[in-house]
Order: sequence, then structure tokens, then C-alpha cells
Amino acid sequence: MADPSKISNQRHSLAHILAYAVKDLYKDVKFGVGPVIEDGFYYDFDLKETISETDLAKIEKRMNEIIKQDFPFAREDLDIKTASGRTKKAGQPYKTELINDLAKKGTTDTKAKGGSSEGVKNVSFYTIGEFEDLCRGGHVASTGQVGAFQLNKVSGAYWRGNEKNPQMQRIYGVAFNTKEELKKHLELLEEAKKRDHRKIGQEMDLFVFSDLVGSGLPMFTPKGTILRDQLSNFSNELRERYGYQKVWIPHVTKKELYEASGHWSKFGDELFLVTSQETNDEIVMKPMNCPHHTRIYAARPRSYRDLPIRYLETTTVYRDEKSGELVGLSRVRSITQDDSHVFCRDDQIEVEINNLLLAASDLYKAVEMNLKVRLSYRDESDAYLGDQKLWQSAQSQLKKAVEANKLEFVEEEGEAAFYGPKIDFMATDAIGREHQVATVQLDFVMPERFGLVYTDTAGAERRPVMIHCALLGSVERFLSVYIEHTAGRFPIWVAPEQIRIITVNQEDQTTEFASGILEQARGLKLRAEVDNNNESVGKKIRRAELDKVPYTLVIGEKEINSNSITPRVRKDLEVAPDHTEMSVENFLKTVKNEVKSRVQKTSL
RNA sequence: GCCGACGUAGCUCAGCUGGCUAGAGCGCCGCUUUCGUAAAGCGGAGGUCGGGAGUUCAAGUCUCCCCGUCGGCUCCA
Repeated sequence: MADPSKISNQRHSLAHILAYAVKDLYKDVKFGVGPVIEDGFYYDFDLKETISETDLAKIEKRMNEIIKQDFPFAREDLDIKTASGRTKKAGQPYKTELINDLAKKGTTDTKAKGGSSEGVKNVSFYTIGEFEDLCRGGHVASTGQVGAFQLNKVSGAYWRGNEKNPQMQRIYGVAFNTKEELKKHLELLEEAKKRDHRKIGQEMDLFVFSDLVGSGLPMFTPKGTILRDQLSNFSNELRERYGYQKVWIPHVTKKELYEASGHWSKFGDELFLVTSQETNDEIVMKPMNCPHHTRIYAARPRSYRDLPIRYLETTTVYRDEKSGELVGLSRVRSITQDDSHVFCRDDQIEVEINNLLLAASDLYKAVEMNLKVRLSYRDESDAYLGDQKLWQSAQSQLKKAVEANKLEFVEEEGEAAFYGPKIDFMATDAIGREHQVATVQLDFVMPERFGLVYTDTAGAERRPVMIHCALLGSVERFLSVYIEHTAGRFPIWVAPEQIRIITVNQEDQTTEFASGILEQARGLKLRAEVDNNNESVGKKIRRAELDKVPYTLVIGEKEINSNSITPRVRKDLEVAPDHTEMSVENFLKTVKNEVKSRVQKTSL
């Protein structure tokens, strides 16, 4: 087994070698930091010339020369004063700043909490060949021992992650102990590229963008809309089992709604403002749905007998993300949430959470993704609103429900929202990547802000608790994950086109037989198409394969005479390679059942 | 928003250092063919080279502005 710290030492050493190479190749380099990251390392540089991706080969070449010379990593310990004198003299202001921070706070972490840690008295430097760098250590013995690496991208990055600081040039590399591991990693990236939802979305005609509509505002084609509907209908169906009711709200509101909820200042410039030409109202596009939903709750008096009240709505919210952050369907400005809000009593939390966990488990089982959850609790600080006791009780109810559902979970203190504890769901996709999807959040604050009440058994006014939940999270984000998870090979119930009927020739009886099947299929609400193009059968089969249609029926003389078909089944759906001849009626009935029960494999 | 790369037909892309009527494959349309489980043959249409301004005898190619896309901007000696 590989020593886990070895790879980290290798990556860290590579960061030094990268810096050494850059120092050799460019003038006046000011060095930032060069840490180890997942799968590799990076180093930040401040230099006059711009490095672009085409320069990486040159830098790599220099790095390999340094590696070949097998310089030992030599450590030297200096007191703070000597150290900062040395970096100052060397013209390295960033390093000097780091040393000063170490002297004061004992850490360079800009986000480090509290001021309790003491400053350090000594720091260390590491030297390889002609290159010396401030460094805590964690290196291989010499540059020859760094394993396999590849520089893979450059980017701008602000000094210490703060956009007020100068922007530096960051060079990233991936690194592994052996060439084989590196190759495997690069292959995984290759596979991820093939599955990229933007590519598949284009190839399979699922969604489009338009310069005229704007960035981050996807539009869905008929096929893509089927995906949306199948998934969000399923999500809704799972909650309707537990008494959730659909509601509907407009997509705009007066800004007063968010002044009341407290979101006005919080959302800031992410809000889309709308000008009314008829009134003086200041209108905004909704960035969330809960405030609207509280208005429905508050529209009439509620009794303890009415609770829980459960609202459900798949609806789009609008958030003006920073333009550089938009990515395909995973980061958009029109976000459709499969949102729900429960208004309940304190003692009903556990049951409600339990129902949502059951719904989430069912959903992710159907899409074949493994679920993990993270329970986010409050810590001892006073950054949280709401009654302490209520928090304690709610947190233990969350945990009980998670345990009862046998979900794999982690607990994290201090990660809760200021208004309540929450459960985040992580789903693992087919190539092992984790994605944050669903979320369940308790909210003690919004009922307070909006003065929501119900009348209890004694006739007194009581405050309900709100539970926010989205099972898919956002339909767009979920689709981006799901398209990559399936690589576009959707299960039968989701597939935009379920059955492709291919004609062998264009003779009347063939065409009629094919359209007869089409009619029957559509009568059963199955999504079928006929390919009656004047092309070879081979070509039409090929097209059906590329379109990833689950079932293909080839119709010719044989089928017409025997009044039966032998379905061609998409490879990933079949359990056995042999498919038997059957009547059209039987075939369609079976498919109908498979759709209804949302199977993952076919019995055909 | 910032740094970098990029934007040529519906799609994927070629077009070197500015120089004839801007190309290819797939797709689309037409004709021939009537075909049995991953690509039949022939022909045709389709582009104000993302938009605007400028430099030049000449701009897809160079400069500037705008729009859009992509990789990053969280990983802390």
C-alpha cells in the first residue's frame, strides 16, 4: 500500500519544482503559495508576462530537467526577523507578508477563527538547487522522487482568495506516484468530458441557449422537457403520497415581501429588478419561493388540527449570478426548484423529516445513485436565531429520522443556516463524483418574521416551524448531474423517446403496419416514433443507437406476416442478450408496465 | 466581475505569417435504389466568418469596444 503522505509530499515537492522552473524561465517572479490539492498541486505567481496554456510544455520541460538533476531538498530554520529580512531582500513581498502573519497569528489562514493562536518564532526554508522557498515542509528527499505529473491549466487567482488583492497567475498540475495512476486519472477526465451534459444536451437535442435570450437562461426542447417533466413529476408524486398539495405563485413580487422576510439585503445584487410602467411598485423576480408560500398559509386562521400543512410547487426562481460563474445547466440564472414547504408543530418535525427521507431514498434509488447525508447543526456561538431548546429538539429529531432510514451520514457542528439545522444530500454518480442534490432545512425564523401562527388546544396562538425541501434540488442542476450519470442512456421511464419503429421498405403495407404500432403505443401514452426514411435498415438502426432509444422494432415482411415483433433492446437495459418474438400487444403492455414501475432493467 | 483561451454552414472542424468566387465530413433537400439489425449511390441548397467601429489598396486573418462560450478565481509557508 502506498503511504498516504508520500503522494502529498510528492505533490508539494512538485509545486517547488514548478516555482523553480518558472523562476528560471521568467524575469521578476514574485511567488505566492504552492499547496497540494486534490489530485495535484498548484503555484501562484505574480509576473509581468502572461502565461498561457501553450507555455506549459516549456515549463514542464524545465521541470523535468530539475527532476533529472535529483537535487536534495535541504531545510534551514531561521528566526522570524532573519527570515523576513531575507524575503524582503529577495524582493518577495508575498512571502514576507506570510512570514509576518506567522509571527503574529501563527497561521497564514486568512479565515482562521479567533485570535487565540500564538505567533511562531521560527520558520523554515527549503532549497533545491538554486531555488529557495519559505515552506513548512513535507517533501520527498530529492527532486528525482516526485512521481508522474502533468501541468494541466492556468488561471487567474486572487492573492489569498480575496478579490481586493492583486490577481496572480496560477499554474495547476496533476500528479500521482506512478505513470499508471496518472494515466488512469487522465482517462477519468477524458470519460467525464465524453459525458459532459453540454455535449450530450447538444447531441441529443435536449436544451438550447440563445444569445438573444441571454446567458444562463436555458430553454428546453420537446425532448428535454420530457426529462424535466418525468423527474419533477416523480419528485412531486413521492411527496403527494404524504399529503403534499400543489400550489401556484407568480414569479414576481413587490420588494416589500423580501423586506419582510429579510432577504432584501441578503440577496443584494443577485436580485433581478423589474420596472412597472403602470405603478410605482418596485418589483423583483422571485429568487426563492418560501415567502410567497407563507402568504398562502397566512391567508386564513390555522388550527393545530390543520397542521402539518404541506405545500408543493415546481417553479422557477431567478438569480443574477456573476457572469463568469455560469456553467451549462449546473449554474444558471433561471433555476427551477422542486420546492416544498411544511408548516408544522414542533412535535411533528420527526415524522415530516422521516417522510421526506423516504421520498428522497425512493427517488435516488430510481435514478440509481447512492445517497449520503450531512447533518448540519449549530455550534455554541450566538450567530443563530431561534430558541435554543427548539434547536436541540429539532436536531435530535433530524438525527433520529436519518438513523431510522439507515442513511449513511456525517454530523457537522457550525454548518447550520442561521435560521435552522439542515440535512444536505450528496449523490454519487456513475464515475464516482459526488454532487450536492437534495436538501431539507428547518426554519425557525421565517415563521417569526412573517408572524405565522396557529391556534393550539388551549386556544392560544403558537408559532409553527417551517421545513423547506427540494428533492432534486434544482431541475437544471439535477439534469446536468443526471445526464452525466447516465451518459444520456436514460431509463425507460425517463427516455424522451422510448420506442423507435424502423421500416424495412416504404411499401404501403409496411408503412401501415408501422403506423398501426405507433398508434397503439401512443394510445398507451408511450413515446414512440416511426423512422420511415428511405435509408438502409443498417443506417436507421445506427441512428436509433446513437439516439439511445431503449427499444427499436424493425418492421418488414416477416413481422407483418406473423403479426409479431422481436424487440432490439439498448445494451445497458438488457439482462440477457436473447430477445424472443412476441405479439405487438404483449410488447407494448410490458413496456407500459416497465414505465409505470420505473424499472432500471428490462425483462424483455 | 477578474485572469486566460475561444467564437468560420444546423453539428464537428480546416483555412500558414492579411491577397483569387471561404472549404471538408456529418446533417438537411432532391433523384436513383425498396433494402433485414451500427453508415447504399449520385446531385443540390446552405455562411454579410458572433456584433460594431477602426487600420489597410485589400480583413475570416491585425487593433479597440460589445455579446456569448470554455478553463479557473474554495484548497493557505
